[in-house]
Amino acid sequence: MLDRAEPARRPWDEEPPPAEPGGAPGGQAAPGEWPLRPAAVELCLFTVAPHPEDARDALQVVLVRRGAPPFRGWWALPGGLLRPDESLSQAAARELAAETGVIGAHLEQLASFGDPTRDPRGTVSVVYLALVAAARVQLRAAAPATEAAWVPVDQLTRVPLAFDHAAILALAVERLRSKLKYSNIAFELVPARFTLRQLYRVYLAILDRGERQLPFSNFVRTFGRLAEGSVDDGFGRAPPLRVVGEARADGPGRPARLYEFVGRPGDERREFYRW
Amino acid sequence: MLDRAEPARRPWDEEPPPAEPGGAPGGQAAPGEWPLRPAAVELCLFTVAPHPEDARDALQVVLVRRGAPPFRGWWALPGGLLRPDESLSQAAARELAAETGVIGAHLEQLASFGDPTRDPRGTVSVVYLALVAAARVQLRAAAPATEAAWVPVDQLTRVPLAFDHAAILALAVERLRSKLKYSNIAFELVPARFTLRQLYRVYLAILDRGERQLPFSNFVRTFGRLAEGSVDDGFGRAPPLRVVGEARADGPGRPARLYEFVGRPGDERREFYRW
DNA sequence: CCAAAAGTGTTTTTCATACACCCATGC
DNA sequence: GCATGGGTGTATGAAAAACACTTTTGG
Repeated sequence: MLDRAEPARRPWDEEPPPAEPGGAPGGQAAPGEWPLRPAAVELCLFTVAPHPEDARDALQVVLVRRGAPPFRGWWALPGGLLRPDESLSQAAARELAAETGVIGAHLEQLASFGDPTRDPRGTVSVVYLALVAAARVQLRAAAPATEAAWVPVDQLTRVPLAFDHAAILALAVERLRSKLKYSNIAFELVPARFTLRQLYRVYLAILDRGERQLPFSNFVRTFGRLAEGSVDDGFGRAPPLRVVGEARADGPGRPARLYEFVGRPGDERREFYRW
Repeated sequence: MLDRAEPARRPWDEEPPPAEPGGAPGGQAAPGEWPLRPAAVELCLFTVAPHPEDARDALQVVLVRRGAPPFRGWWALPGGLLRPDESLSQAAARELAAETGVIGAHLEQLASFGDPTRDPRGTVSVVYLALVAAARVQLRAAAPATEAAWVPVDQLTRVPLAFDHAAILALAVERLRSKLKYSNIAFELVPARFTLRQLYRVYLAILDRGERQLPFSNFVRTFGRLAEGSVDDGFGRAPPLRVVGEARADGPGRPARLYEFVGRPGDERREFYRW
């Protein structure tokens, strides 16, 4: 079996299978032999906002305090058990709204965690990476009963986290950093209309770099080019950025152009930046 | 709550939480209100091997025939329910060995699927991407009771698949293609000692390209460079490839060098190839 | 005028691509 | 010899990086 030398078995030349099972009988959940491992979702919700202690911007994540055992009173990622009638992304959005009040954040699946020692109840957690612009967070006034807080990722080592959430967060931060290189993910962390300086700050905060390592002038050129090209270039794609006006100057210095992201969030950029 | 203007709440300045719950009481699995959604693992095991009809190599995937409802008699991805005492990757390795006899394949998590309509039992599937060199498959003689077959991915549209497995496979193929660009994943699909021509064939098969679109001579230069550099360059990493000899000529033409991959499979390449 | 922020010009370097060409083997 | 497959040399063009410099605002 599976020996490549055996007489060829060709599923693609067979006749179609017997019948379509819709809600066919006989398929119950219970395996009988072992207890089931329940599925849950958890969220790593990030934003980039002024650091509470430093002067610069910082990547921050939402933590909630657990109100029930295990790990009662500990800080943890928001999340909860998956319900019978919802998809994973629906559950993620529901838990995010319920525990933090944030609605409409960008959501994408990060990974799943199912080590049997991670949770005494044997839970398998599907973890979502969520991103929201800092400006949008203030608007949410719908406060649930949960205690929630933003924590800069450089302070995470000082906060004991429940379950394996410290490891999950480490992976989330790593993924976020690497996706900056080849995806449009950063546009989820700035307001709908933004200056290139704002976008630049997001890159600096997430990559934890100084202005020296990533000169602003080159950054502007690179991202400014994303607004060039015709709206329909016939073969490729339309430019993902559009100039929509000028920001008013709120201090000294020349006012910046305002941009709008008009590409699809899931799209990967063909370009690859080494930073 | 979560308003950034509220009086600062600083989890990282708090005293540590009360006590560590090891196997603390009170944490049982039952939520009481809804039935649990069980967790399972499924596998997309790929190899690159001669196409059964064409002359060229082809990317192929393992399918198994389901012996129980739902979808009894249909072709499906190998997989099964997660057991209480195992991690996700252990379950993936166990199911792979049980259903296909393949041991020691490269395993990495692909994504999880939990749409409530995907399975009448409400299963949430954590799907693994698995890769194995074709030369290693023949060696497995431990044949289980399951019926299994290799199917070239270009024939998948002709095979009706159980559940949402067609969508899962589409994602897996897309991920495999995109990871070729920036990861060391292709080395999992060639023998331990390989020629650059063998590696080249893997790239052509997965990307579904001809020799024109990706000239062999440039491929050789690019990957040959991966074997250059000192073993310890002090700051960066050691070269991920090493020349280990010459292949004997089994036909006309100059014999090729044999290479060995000595990097870590999970490592991402700093280089980014556009093909 | 000066400082600060936004953005451009210009050069250098790096690197992917293309393709001509040479090398080593079997027949 | 000639065909076949393995590899290198070299030119070209597109950007990424480095950095000087101009533009536009507030004080």
